[in-house]
Amino acid sequence: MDGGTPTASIADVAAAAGVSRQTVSNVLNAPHRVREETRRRVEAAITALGYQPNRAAQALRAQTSRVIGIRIESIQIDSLTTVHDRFLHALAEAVQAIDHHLLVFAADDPDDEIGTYTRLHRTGAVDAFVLYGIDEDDVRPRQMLHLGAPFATFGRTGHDTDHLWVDVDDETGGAAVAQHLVARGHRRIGFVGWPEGSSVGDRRVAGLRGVLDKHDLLGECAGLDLRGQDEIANGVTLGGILLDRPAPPTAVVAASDTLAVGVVQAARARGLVVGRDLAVVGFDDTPTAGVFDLSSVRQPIEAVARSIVRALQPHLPAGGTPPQPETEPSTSEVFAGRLLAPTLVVRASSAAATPR
Amino acid sequence: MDGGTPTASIADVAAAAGVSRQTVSNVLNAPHRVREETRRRVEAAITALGYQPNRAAQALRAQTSRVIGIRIESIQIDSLTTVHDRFLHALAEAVQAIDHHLLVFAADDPDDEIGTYTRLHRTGAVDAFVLYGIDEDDVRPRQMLHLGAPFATFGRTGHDTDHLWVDVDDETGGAAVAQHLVARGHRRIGFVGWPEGSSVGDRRVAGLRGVLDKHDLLGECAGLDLRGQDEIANGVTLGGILLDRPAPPTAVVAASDTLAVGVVQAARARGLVVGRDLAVVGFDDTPTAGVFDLSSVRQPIEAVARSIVRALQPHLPAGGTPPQPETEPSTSEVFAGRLLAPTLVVRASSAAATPR
DNA sequence: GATTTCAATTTGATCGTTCAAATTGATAAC
DNA sequence: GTTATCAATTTGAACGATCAAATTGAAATC
Repeated sequence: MDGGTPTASIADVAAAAGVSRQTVSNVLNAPHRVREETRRRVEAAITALGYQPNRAAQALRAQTSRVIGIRIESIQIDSLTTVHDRFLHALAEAVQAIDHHLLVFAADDPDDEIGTYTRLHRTGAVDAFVLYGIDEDDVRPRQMLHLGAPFATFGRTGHDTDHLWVDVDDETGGAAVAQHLVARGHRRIGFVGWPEGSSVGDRRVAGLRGVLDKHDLLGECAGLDLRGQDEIANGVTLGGILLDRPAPPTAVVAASDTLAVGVVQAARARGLVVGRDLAVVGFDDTPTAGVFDLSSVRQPIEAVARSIVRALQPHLPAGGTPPQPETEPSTSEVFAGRLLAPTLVVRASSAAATPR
Repeated sequence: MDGGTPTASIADVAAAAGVSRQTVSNVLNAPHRVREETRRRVEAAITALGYQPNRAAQALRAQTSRVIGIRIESIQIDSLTTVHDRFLHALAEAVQAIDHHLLVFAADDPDDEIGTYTRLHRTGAVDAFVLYGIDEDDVRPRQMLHLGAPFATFGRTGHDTDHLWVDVDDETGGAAVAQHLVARGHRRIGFVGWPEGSSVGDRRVAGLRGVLDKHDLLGECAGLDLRGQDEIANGVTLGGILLDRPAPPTAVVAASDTLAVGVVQAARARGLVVGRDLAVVGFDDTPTAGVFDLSSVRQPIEAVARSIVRALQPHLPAGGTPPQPETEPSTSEVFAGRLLAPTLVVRASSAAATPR
């Protein structure tokens, strides 16, 4: 099991095709320099030997590992786990599309974190980093700028935005939910969210309230905004409080699917049918949302991953790679940061308002 | 942002310390060959320049990348997401402990999967692989053996076990749950599990039934074994069916926390208090289990990760690394495969049996 | 026919590290 | 005083790829 097929080197291919190393290299990297007939002969030898250029040799010569690094955390907030998973997978795909590899590493000790970035960069193991879970007053972007390694973040801080970042426009997401509910006739719209201070949560409410304000509904919705940690149990409690009000909301927006599921339970416990007596909308479109037939705001995680890689690309040492063909709206503009709009996935839980 | 601190090479250190390249190398790799005073001088230069040996150069020279590869999947079963996450993180840590890196890659097309393994191995990017989610009749271990790259699996097939594998002893887990419940006076113990054919699920029931049989309870528990896909909704439905029986179980074991949560909901909907009127036990000890105060069988994921790395170590090209000091029970025995016992985390949901 | 031109191909050198062999310099042995 | 012994250190070579410069050979120019 240990041995395996001895890997062919460029010299083996050259010998097999009766040419020199450099000609083989040219066939792969500058085919126009090689005569048609020679090219075919070399290509045949490459196929026959199953030759693949050695990554370490390329890295040493080109002074670039073609590796992107990302730190993974040990414990995530329950509802974010699925976002994290999708992101990691999407990032792996995006990175592979430009012939790079994705290296993950653990660095739980906060002191260790920046040290690990430094080490990975200094040893040439990693060309650039992706950071996620950036919040309002995160110090890491600044530290990274000081380190000098190229990096991009999923999420942005409140202040310094002089680095590459991509984020989901949570405000737009919140607004979309509000518009959807208002269009369906809801006027008393409640909110069950996270405690203030989480930038993501705060933006979601902001978007929501913006639309409510536009429709002059803030008055009617006053006092219908409750907060708690991201746990199902809190959704049950807070949702229950809202529903027990003298004038309960006809729709409840939750900052996460986790909280939304709790609200659904609270409604059921009161004999209400979600999607008929009460509209509930969550965020993140987790698998759970599908199971509960819950309308939810889906993050464009895959697009975020691609966008991050695209932002990073001009800063990678391996500049030679041709910029991948654009599938999404052209962004030839200079890149500082970029917001991607989420999409509201409408399911049965967000029906029209019916008087109770 | 692109430049960064120019990384020092061994030649820079040598020049700074007034010695040759090789002496610097010796200070790091064979200190006994170097005179005390020289060693100190070189070490000072290393610190001053922040020198870190270049990974690509080492890889090229030693013909080993010191990288372990693992494929990540796009969509996981909800309840397994958290196990997957824990495993990835634990693996990253275990791998770092032996001075290796962890490379993740996506390969969703099944044809592509083995091709990707081959490519990563042939290019020298990855020394060895870790595969997980192996089930009964998985063909991948056989394919990997043919590939020739060292690998170890989390999970085992039914047949060929002539490769390195580590698995959780799910049968023991099921048995532990049964023993716990029987000890607390339960006699009618129901089971809500996955459809037959999933090796993990089947082993969990097997362990359970073994203990029930030993206590002559199989008769009393007849017909209390229901199956469905791993969704909360199925837990609700199946749990409901069990609780509506003329002689309902006093305890329900679920194959996952997801199903267990469904059972809890079904119980509550019937006015039963879980932990008093009904005992419920799940599997995997997800964050959800904690929130619901649910007893659950915790997988020793971190131990699995360490064990996998330890199994892999003698097969890694970088054989020079000293075998890490053993924290767990010594396993100097020859390694074919290894089962690790899970632990039952007892919470409020699994109280003693009370007559209804 | 000698010289220029140019495409096709080869040789030399390098990236940073480490193994193997060679060199240096001191002390011990005879 | 020459030689053997040995520790400490240095030089040479190699891992595999690719850039830059050199070489080859044939066709075009005068």
